[in-house]
Amino acid sequence: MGSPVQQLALVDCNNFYVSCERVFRPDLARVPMVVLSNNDGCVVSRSNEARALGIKMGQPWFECKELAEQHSILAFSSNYALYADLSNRVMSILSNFAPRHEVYSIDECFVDLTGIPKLREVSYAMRARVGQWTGIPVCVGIGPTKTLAKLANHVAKKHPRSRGVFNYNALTPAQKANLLQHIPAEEVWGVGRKLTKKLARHGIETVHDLQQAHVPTLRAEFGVVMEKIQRELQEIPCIELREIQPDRQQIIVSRSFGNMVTELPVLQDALSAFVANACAKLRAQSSHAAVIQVFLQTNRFRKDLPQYMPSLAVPLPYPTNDSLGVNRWAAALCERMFRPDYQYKKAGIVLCEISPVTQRQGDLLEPQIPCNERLMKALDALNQRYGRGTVKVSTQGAYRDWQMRQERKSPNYTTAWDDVPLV
DNA sequence: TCTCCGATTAGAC
DNA sequence: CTAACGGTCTAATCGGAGA
Repeated sequence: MGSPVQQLALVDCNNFYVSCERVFRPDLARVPMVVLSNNDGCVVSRSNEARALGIKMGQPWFECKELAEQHSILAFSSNYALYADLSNRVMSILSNFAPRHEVYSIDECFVDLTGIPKLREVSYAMRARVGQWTGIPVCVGIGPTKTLAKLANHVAKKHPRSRGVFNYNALTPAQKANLLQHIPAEEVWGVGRKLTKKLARHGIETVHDLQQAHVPTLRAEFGVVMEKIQRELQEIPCIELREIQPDRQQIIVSRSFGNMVTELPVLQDALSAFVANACAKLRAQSSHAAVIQVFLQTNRFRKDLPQYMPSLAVPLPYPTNDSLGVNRWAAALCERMFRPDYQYKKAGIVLCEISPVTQRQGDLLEPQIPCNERLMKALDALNQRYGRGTVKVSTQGAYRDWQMRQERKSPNYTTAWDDVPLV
């Protein structure tokens, strides 16, 4: 006896970061615009108008400058506080439509509508309510598996006639086959650039080709990942809905610098900020880490400059989430690797071997672990209450030297009173 | 020859 | 200031070390 077909909806925000910027600037509704990555480096979100003008996703901004000037394309630095806040509102609204849902990313949510009557009406209602309450436009794709829900969402986005909602489950077998024959395999979730090429070499060009491909060959040539993808395309669920997302196994904090850095204290200052950030994430999930890794990088795009990309990891004496304690190790590792005569462009820290604090193992040799638990608690409370960066580990004024470029940032409309314009 | 583990690859967003 | 190219995360796979 087979289980009933899932009615799984994928709700995906349209051009999410651009849409967030437009919520507070309705005058930009039809203006070609983009949002840039950290350090104002690459395009990470484009309006439809910018896309139509040929701006590519992930393109370095300096490469777009000429085109941007010709067509008056507006660029914004990314404002993650704003995007996170709007994302939370969108997810909160969606969660009221069905008990089972998974927040998949900052702009996507799977909603299980199985057994919910009036699927069509509910789908359009989700779209309408999110639009009315947040100003963010979304599209809804429905399918029997996550992979097909994603594909349905792609169809909803691409065809204006769908009015933002597409239900794969409502198609006849002939309609399904016809649809999949007209979608390139690269649109499938999990099929990226490399796999697209490799699939093409095997004569697999469309989603339909992939769905119908010879199973043992596909398995042998592409491994279990592609096998799962194929089964999902055959309407056999292989990727489960994850309602509660597991704790992170690894926490990385790294940044490219606004300017090249040549001095050890400046690197250490940057790393102390990264450590503070990483440990706050660790504490937020009530975990501690047993290993810290630090890495430094010169600018890999500057072929004219000497390159140096060292990385060093050490086990911490005991698992911890104490910013001050971890910071001492970061500074030491940095000093070990630091060499003058290089221009550093990026640095970062990795916390690994993460486990819940409840699993701390009693150590007979070290019964009294020195750590600043109460200090960290107070620090987290202040930063949560008054905004990230309210309290931080002391810097010696090196801060300005490494801070990323953010020359086009919009105000923090939703999270900082000081930034709200008084009309 | 088998197993383990770190490094590498691929992908998502 | 006149060059400039993100950040985080997971899972699978690979390849060498050691049992």
